[in-house]
This record gives sequence, structure tokens and C-alpha cells, in this order.
Amino acid sequence: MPAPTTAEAATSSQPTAGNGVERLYSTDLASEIEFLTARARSLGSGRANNMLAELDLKVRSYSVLSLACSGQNPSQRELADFLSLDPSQIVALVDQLEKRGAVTREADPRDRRSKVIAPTAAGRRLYKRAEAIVQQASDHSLSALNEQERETLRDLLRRIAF
Amino acid sequence: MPAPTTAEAATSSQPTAGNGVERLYSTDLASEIEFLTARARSLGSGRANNMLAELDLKVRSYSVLSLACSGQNPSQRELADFLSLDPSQIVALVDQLEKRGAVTREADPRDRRSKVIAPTAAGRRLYKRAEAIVQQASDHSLSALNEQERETLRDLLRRIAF
DNA sequence: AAAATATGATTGACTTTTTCAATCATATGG
DNA sequence: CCATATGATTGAAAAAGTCAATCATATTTT
Repeated sequence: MPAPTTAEAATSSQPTAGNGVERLYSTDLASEIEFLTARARSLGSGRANNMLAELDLKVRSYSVLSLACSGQNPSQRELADFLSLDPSQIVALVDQLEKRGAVTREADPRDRRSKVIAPTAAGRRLYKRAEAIVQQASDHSLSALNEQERETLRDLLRRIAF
Repeated sequence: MPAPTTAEAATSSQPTAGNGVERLYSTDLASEIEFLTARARSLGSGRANNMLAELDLKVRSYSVLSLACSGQNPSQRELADFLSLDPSQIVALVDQLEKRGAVTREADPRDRRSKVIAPTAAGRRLYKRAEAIVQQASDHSLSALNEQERETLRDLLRRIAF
């Protein structure tokens, strides 16, 4: 087995824990922001998905539920645009949430083609629980950063994400 | 047609351009770091994939090629660990790159089960070109940030990505 | 107003990506 | 030597993403 180049301690999370991959930390790829973003997201949503499984939710369905509960009365089209998903994927996600009684499709008086996604009382309760879980997952994923650093990260990301 | 709530100008990129989704920018979801990370990555790798298409590469194959060219002589197992991919996905990626003559599988004298992925001369040339394209794509995706902010972002991401 | 055109939701087909279990060859620890 | 673990590979199945077509309703044009 090839010996690790630099003796890197297990400072942070537990992702590739134990593996002998530290050798690749020094590559060009490992310092590309795009790569780091992809990796951070993979780790983060992986953990969130695992933890949300206990509510039979995934990050996707959580996102839809969250927007439904936002008070902004999003239509399916808006959900698709905002979440960068195909409208047909929204149909499937809303179907699931509707089937379990968490949201309803309300007619939009302004445009009868459009369906506004609204939460039920049960949906709001579900969202409350899911929100707490996502918060926990996020706390775990971001444990290496203090509150100020998280705020900085949030701002920087917001500027490249919109 | 529902009128936009706040008149937000097209300050940044061109993602959800023109859409009336600005209303959702103020939701809780829109300020979750995990959500922003996912969105940034989706936009970034989307653009990179589009631009890499001219070399018949994707972000995935580019990453493998990049690590092959890193001088770190990664094995397939290491690529799988580092890229958080299933070993079978690495097989497919390396197959493609090998078929087009960009990399080879070299036997590892230390462990004859293991295959070290090495670039060919053509592979290095391909990587050079791909690197330039990815750099361009990245520049575009990160255009809202100055050099110092990019450095900050890189550091913060590195700390949560490893 | 009627006709033409555009848009939101939905469906279905199809491709790609992900995830898993099984297998073979080789290592490693007893 | 035996038992067990690991790297690469294959193949199957599940999930996610992409696209074109359709229906109902809006909007625009003539």
C-alpha cells in the first residue's frame, strides 16, 4: 500500500474517512472551486438525504415542501424554474406530497392553467420536523465553520447561485 | 399573468433569467447554504458540461483525466473515493478515456489487483485544452466575485468538502 | 371576435446516472 | 495453508434527467 505523502490528520468530517486519498488533496482539481462546490454539495445532500429518510423525504421533496410553506404561493412552473427542475419532475414531486396529504394543488384565479402548491396542516407539521432535521444535517456538514464564516459562505454562494 | 412582486433587475448571471421567480429569493430555502451550494454546483457544472462538450468530455471525465495528469498516479479505487463515485462508474469513465487513447491502465507492482491510471501524450494535450475550457467556464460562473472573494470561497469550501 | 400563438400542467418514452450484488484475481492475517 | 478482505469488473435494477406531444387556458394578432 502506498504511503500517504503528507501526514494529514482527520481534522474535519467523516467523508472519505480512513481512506488513503489525502495524497490527492494537493492536485489542481482539488482546489478548483467548481470541484469543491460539487463535493460539498454531494456530501451535504447525501447526509441530508440520509437523515430525511426517517420522514420519508429527500432534499428534493423537502425543497418543494419548504417553498409550499414559504407563504409565497408558488406555482408548479415557479417551482420548476427556481429549483432548476423539469416541470415533469415537479409533477412527480407534488404528486407524492399530495398523496401523503402534505400539500394541495389550488387553482389560481388569475390563471386557471396554473396550480398553486399550498401546504396542509399536516404538511406544515411535517415541514417543521423536516426543517429541524435539515438544520441538524447542515450543522454537521458545516461544523468546520463558525457562524461568521457560514454567513460569509452564504453570501458568496448567493452571489454565484442567482 | 401574475405581476412580479419586487422589481429586481438582472444583476447577475443568466440562469433563471427573465423568469418571475425573484419572489422566491426571500424564502428560507433560498438562504440555506446547502441549497445555495446545490444551485451553484448545478449552474456551474451545467455550464462546464456545455463547454466541455466540444472536446467530447464532461465534468466527470475531465475530473478523471485531471487526476490522471496530476502526477499522483491514482488507482481506480482512489479515484472512486476521491470523486465519491461508485467503483463501477470509474470503470466506465476510464473505459471511455482509454478507448479514445487519453489514458492507460498500468499495473501497480505493489498490488497486482490495482490499476493505476496514467495519461498518454494525447491525454495530456487533451487535458491542457480541457483545463482552459474549464477555467473559462469557471470564470464565467464566478464572474460576480473578485479574486479575493474567490480565494475566500475556495478556502471555506475546502474546509467543508474534506 | 376569430384565428394564431404561447404557456402551465401532464403524460410517456427514452437516456443517463446511481446504487447494489455477485464474481474473479490477488493480498493479507492468522 | 486457510480464511478473510480488497480492487476491478460486470450486470441488473432504481432513480433522476431530458424531450416531445397533448390538453386546457391565456395572450396576441388580424
